[in-house]
Amino acid sequence: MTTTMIQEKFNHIFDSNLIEEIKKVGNIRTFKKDDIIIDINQPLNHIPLLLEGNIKILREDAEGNELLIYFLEAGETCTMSLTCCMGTTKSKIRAVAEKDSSLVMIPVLNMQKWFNNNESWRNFILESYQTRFDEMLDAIDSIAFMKMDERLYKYLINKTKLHDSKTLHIKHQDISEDLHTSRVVISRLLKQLENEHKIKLSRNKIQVL
Amino acid sequence: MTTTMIQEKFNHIFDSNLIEEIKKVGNIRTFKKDDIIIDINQPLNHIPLLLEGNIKILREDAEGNELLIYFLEAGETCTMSLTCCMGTTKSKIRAVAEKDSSLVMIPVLNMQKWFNNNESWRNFILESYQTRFDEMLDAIDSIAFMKMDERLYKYLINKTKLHDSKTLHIKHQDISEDLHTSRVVISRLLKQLENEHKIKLSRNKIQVL
DNA sequence: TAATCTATGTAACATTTATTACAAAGTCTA
DNA sequence: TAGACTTTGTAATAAATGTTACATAGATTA
Repeated sequence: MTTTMIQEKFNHIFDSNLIEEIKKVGNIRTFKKDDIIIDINQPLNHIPLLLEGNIKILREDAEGNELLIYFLEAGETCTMSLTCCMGTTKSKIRAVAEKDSSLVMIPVLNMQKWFNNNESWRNFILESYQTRFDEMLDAIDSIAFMKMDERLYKYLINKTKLHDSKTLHIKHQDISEDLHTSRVVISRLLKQLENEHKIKLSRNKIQVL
Repeated sequence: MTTTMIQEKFNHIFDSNLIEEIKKVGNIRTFKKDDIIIDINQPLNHIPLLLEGNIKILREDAEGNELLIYFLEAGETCTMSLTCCMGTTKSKIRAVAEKDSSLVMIPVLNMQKWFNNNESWRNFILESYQTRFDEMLDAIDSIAFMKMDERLYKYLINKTKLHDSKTLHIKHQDISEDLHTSRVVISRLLKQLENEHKIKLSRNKIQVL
């Protein structure tokens, strides 16, 4: 079951030799929703490839304030951990399972070898960087140019896509942490969105209309 | 003079064969302070390597609001243009000469070839991504977690390092554009910093104490 | 079902940042 | 040097966001 999933998710990305190598050295790990997959300052010696689920990537400052940067979907990798592994430094971000998720963990040594001798791996790395860069720019746009009400609505729309459902099971407190603001502000703006008939609120639930 | 500069800036980064190739295919271009080197939506088919000077990388939204993301220094490249070139898409950022600067422009085809057959180039690309990622995170931290007075002071300190001088020749209006706020806000906060004896203000000039 | 806990609603107020308007100081040029 | 222009200072006010405090509604458990 596990190796077939590697085949299925990555056969259009990696060549067949590489798929076999991944099956051989990759260590499959599963995480429950809200599990911390990678934490800040944690040394990294494996690259995670996401097989199933979603992962949210967060930044945290010295005072413990959080900010959501972007989400990872199946078939993607965390470029943050790439840079960390290459530089043998520690993680600068936190990765949390947004849903139950499964990952293949690739030891750094293999990843370095493949980077030098496998073109499909090199292209994957390059494309990952490209996607992540775009997402970082998007995150910067949001916090720099958008007001909180717009950010909130964008966040909700993004969540509906990610979970493939118009009904979100989420608390105002959680949203406020992702967007780095206070619960009161989020409750206020959500009520405003409800008055504009864009959403419908109930306890632990938001329906996007 | 031009090729010796390539040698000088890059001989500790690239192997000697690659240096020769860069000298052969690289096109040296010079820019005056405030020249636009790369503009938003401009298609890119060359990778710039910075020989001399400094470049500031800006993001701009649909309404024309700008935001400084980071600076490039000699020996660095703009990873934004890497991702653009690889994806044959258009530039998502603007690059402006912070000082008079000179660059070697590498045609995309060469860059792609080297990526597959030259390890020193591959490592350079990877390290560039790593540095840029860190700078993007730093930019996100600033706008998400810091208040404008802190961002302003950090900006000034950063400029003194970049220009290797405690005396900055800059207008309040320019600062406000880099930080995406208004001139009035910057004047107010600068005056506050002066009252705290952290800086000294005069027309077109700020001394960092 | 009563007591308790969790999540949300909302008012009142503080702070930060944005906007408008205008004065004054410094620089440049006819 | 007078007038024009650019840059900076600052007041008054508006808008957005943050904070504190408390009420109420819904869920859970003894």
